[in-house]
Amino acid sequence: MTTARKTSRVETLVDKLSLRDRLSAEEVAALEAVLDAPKTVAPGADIVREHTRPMYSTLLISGFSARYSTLEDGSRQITEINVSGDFIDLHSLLMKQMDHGVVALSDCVIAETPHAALIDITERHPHLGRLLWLDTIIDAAIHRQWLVAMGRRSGLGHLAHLVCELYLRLQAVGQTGEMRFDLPLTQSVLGDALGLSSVHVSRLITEMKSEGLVNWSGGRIEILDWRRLCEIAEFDPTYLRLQCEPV
Amino acid sequence: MTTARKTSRVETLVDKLSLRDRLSAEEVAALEAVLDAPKTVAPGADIVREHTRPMYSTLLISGFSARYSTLEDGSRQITEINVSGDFIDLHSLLMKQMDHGVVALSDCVIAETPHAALIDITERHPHLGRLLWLDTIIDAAIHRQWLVAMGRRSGLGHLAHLVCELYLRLQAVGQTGEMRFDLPLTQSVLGDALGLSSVHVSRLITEMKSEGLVNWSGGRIEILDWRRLCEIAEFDPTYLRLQCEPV
DNA sequence: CGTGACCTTGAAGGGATTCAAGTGATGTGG
DNA sequence: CCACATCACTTGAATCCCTTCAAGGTCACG
Repeated sequence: MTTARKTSRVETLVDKLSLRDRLSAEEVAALEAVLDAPKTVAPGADIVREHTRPMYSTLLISGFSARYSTLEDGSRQITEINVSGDFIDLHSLLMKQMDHGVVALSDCVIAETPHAALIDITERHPHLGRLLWLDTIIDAAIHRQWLVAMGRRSGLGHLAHLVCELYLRLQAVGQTGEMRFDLPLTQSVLGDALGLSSVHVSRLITEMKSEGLVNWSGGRIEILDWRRLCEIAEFDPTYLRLQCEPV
Repeated sequence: MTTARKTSRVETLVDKLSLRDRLSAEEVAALEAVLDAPKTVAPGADIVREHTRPMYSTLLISGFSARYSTLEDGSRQITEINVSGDFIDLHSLLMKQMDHGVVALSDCVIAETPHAALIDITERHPHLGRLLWLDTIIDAAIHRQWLVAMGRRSGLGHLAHLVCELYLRLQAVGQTGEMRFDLPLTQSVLGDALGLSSVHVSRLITEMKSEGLVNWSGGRIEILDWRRLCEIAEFDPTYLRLQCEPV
């Protein structure tokens, strides 16, 4: 249901960028041209390690991954969940040194592209360069929403917000069904994303189900009451910039 | 002590960008050319309002401001504190619609620059465009550190991390003394930034002082034990990218 | 000198954590 | 084919960090 056959390595990325501004055939070809051959990564493996200095940026073609930081006591904070079509370490292009790691949360297919080729895109296709820039700006906007959720929302509101966000982001790349989507993440992973313990995530999911907001089992979520879910989350999708407008 | 006389509107910005990569005289001139005349903003006033669609991006020349989001119950979450030399709504250049607001936390001097002029910079000065891109990428890195602090650090560690971050960011633009800096923010504002109540911020500051980590009064902070402060915060400045390297 | 903004301190309460025990599904080797 | 291990999830009980509410103190300023 959720995974259509992809005919090209850049299809999900192009889907997502095209939601925001028209891409020319030339620009699509330029993107396609800089990508290396796809690789697969097993769940739990690092796609990009913390503190390294990659010479490539990596596109997530399918699967789920997460940016994370590890603390001295061994605890982990996930700072973003990545879905198909996300450029997962575009930051390293200009940051040079990774300030965080990226781990595969499911079976992932990725494709790398050398930094030099991306610099070349900003020189020869400034408009495409701005779309890549926009992609990193939206990452920052997602971070800000997570900060608001973590700092000021209730536990239930926080989890509801994450569900709303993932539904729309997956929808943008054609990975959702009718008010349902696959989310193959453990409650421990969700806890690391929400800044909560896995025990408490379990209780919150139980609460969401008993409130009739969702069905949620076996890594599959069905949203039963989108309106009330958005209310509880105070969800406003502006930050995902899902409108088409020239940049 | 902390505020040197600035000879040009872009001096703090150029200071900061130059820490990361060499700027040509031509690039500095291009930046200078796109800025409108400076304005002043009083503390508490919005510099950019939530949900608007600015046609300009704004440079903070001096003072402190904050990105924030407001919730339905009236509570507020600050997602970043801006200092001199920060481009405070570069995001709107490509996001179009503001997903957050920016408020002046002290007397501020700002200068606006039309979006069209910034687009022009990305076309005609791609290298300078990448430096502006890097600036927004560093914002995202700061957001991630705040997420880690909020989700997984202790209250004291979180506050200590903020103090470390602000010290280095202010140092980068020449706004610090010898292990001391001005931070004219109320404890209520700090609470909104840390996701805590002002009451608890008061207790944390008391604790930091009684531990001999800082002197902190009258909006002025003196760091007494930088090493231990960094330990408590698990502070690693990589994310601020304070090294010079071609982009 | 009165007023308001900010900070401090105390006491009570709540949301989330930790620890622990137990369930269920899956997989594996004897 | 079943005994056993593993992993994810659930549930309960005790605890803790932080919040809320409230009162009092300090300081700047009209």
